[in-house]
Amino acid sequence: MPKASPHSASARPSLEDVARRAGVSTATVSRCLNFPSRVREETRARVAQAVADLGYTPHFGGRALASNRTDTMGAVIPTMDNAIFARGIQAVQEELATANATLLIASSGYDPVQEAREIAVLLSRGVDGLLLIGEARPASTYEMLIKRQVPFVLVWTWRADCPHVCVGFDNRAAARALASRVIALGHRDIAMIAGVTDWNDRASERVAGVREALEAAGLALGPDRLIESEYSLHGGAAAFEALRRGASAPTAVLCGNDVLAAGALRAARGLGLSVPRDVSITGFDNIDLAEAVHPSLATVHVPHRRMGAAAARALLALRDGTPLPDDLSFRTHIISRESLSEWPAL
Amino acid sequence: MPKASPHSASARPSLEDVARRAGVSTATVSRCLNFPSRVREETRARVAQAVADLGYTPHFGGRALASNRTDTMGAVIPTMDNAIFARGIQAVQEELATANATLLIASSGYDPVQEAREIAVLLSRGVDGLLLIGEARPASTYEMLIKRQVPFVLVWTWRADCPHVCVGFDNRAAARALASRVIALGHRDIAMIAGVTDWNDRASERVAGVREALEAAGLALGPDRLIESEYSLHGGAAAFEALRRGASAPTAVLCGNDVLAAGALRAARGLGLSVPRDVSITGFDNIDLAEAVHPSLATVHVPHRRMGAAAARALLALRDGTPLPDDLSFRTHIISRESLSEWPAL
DNA sequence: TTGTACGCGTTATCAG
DNA sequence: CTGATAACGCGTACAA
Repeated sequence: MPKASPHSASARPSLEDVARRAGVSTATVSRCLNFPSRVREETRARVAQAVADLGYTPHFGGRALASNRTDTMGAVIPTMDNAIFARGIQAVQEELATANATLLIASSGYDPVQEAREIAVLLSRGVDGLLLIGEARPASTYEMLIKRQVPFVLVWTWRADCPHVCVGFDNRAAARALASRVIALGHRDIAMIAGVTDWNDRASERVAGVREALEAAGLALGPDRLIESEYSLHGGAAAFEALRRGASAPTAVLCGNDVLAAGALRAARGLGLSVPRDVSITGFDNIDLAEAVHPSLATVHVPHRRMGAAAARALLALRDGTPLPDDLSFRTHIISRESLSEWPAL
Repeated sequence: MPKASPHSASARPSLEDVARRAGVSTATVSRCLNFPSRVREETRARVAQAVADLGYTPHFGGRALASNRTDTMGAVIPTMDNAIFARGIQAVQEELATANATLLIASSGYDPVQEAREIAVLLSRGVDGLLLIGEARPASTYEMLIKRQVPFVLVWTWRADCPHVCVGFDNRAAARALASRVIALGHRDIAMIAGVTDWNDRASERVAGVREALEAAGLALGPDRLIESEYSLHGGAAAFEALRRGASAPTAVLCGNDVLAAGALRAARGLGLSVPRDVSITGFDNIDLAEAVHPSLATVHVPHRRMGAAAARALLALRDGTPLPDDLSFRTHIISRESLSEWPAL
């Protein structure tokens, strides 16, 4: 007889408990919580008191079932282990909070299969919308999302003819600009330590951008000048060492992100090289790390926080059917720091 | 007429839709999903097919309501902006996943009031248990948790007589050991750049540990030798500069974590000081950053990932009423690196 | 092995 | 302004 326990002080209190205590119906309590204005001042106070006494918190499942809404958005990010996403996601959370929405975070470990699994989990939790990183994923994922009519936005990437809503910047153009700068400084033998490009459009677009800039200058990114590595300090270091093992050595090494660049920097020091005198090194993203290392890293500044906030707003707009904000594409800019200089060095 | 739409291909399919399509009852479908062994092979296949066709995902709210269980744990961490928590939480997630549980993450920004709010949110989402960082928080929070009978564990902290379940290490002892090492190297004027100790027992315990070691050696941590700072590169740099402004300067600066230490390192370079010749600097946590900077940071190694995994197991044990694992307290150890040397330097 | 029927906590409709 | 009451999707006794 479940209904029989009238005073179980320990269990989670329900709407009905509150109603009983306040001497009103459950409907009134519900209204008090959702539309306070539609309840008489005095009743409202009585209910508020009962809520406080009992420490009542609405049951999320019940609410979701009845209202078919969760005020929750989901995000699947490659990893939390990177300041980029950590910072951007924090901004997403803050922006959503202003609209009384919550963010559920899952990570995929850069694996599209795992990502699909996490998306399914989030959907079964009834998220009102989804925030995904980048554009590269199986078509089946997109089909499912569209069939289900789940609002979603793609972040950290942007191109004019992307068929989906995306909020971010043009990775290719940014990388091209950086490479052009390096070329303009006199470098002719340029190498790249890229992130793993498989199912990662940010990584592959950055490679493409570098390649374009080189070719526009009559140079090329030979196969022995391009190494892919997971985004880790150690990976960056190992890749740098591999690049130096050849007969000739590049005078500039462009890295797919700041973490790789910091690893390369460390490896350079280990090999007794002076940066930038012997070799220039650049990063990408402009996380704190870029300024913490010595020499400080020349890199590409990306407005992670503003992007995250904009993505959140776009997602809410999609959900509410209101017009999309127009600040979906962001500009990056090159940050000149110690690790990059002209070649040959003075 | 909600029930009237028999073939709404777009909306979210329900158990009933699946049942209809497979020509069985909803109970059978439910069993297929939860106890496959109790269903005949052939029926199971038909149901599986229907599930696949419809792209069915169980409705979380409905399930939570019916089973009063969510297979979800909640965690409130101070910030995602720190590799410590990012890494530890990732381990928590992985460990929970092996038990088919999910983790909901919220952040408090080091604010106990915000933390209480986030806890309420997580509870209303029906989490089966809670993972909290450190021990310092209002008594009211603990009272509520206990009254509600919510299983919870405290992580990143540990002391023998903690009244709650905690998984971590003795911050005070670790800091004491590090300070003792510094003293043994000959340093006599030692300063500390601590994290903000207000409502942060890890930060204050680390200060206490340093103080104890100094006093045991007949030294003291004068008020002008202790600065609190938020955990940021910039804060560490500013604090270091402040420490150097006095008439005399400390020969060793112990920092509350690696980020502060990296900031101090940068400030030292800015002031034209050589580390460790002019001043030694130490960190705490041993995150990647400690090895990325130059000189590399002497620090205290903390097994974040193992701690996270252990915390997850403890939480599951609490929920299931099984005996707690006994690997709740972890040992740290000092990592000697370039930034720390004897005094006076050779 | 399978089906029927009820209840979980909430919202929303409708009547008072 | 307030109260009854019918959904919402799922799990699970219980019956068949």
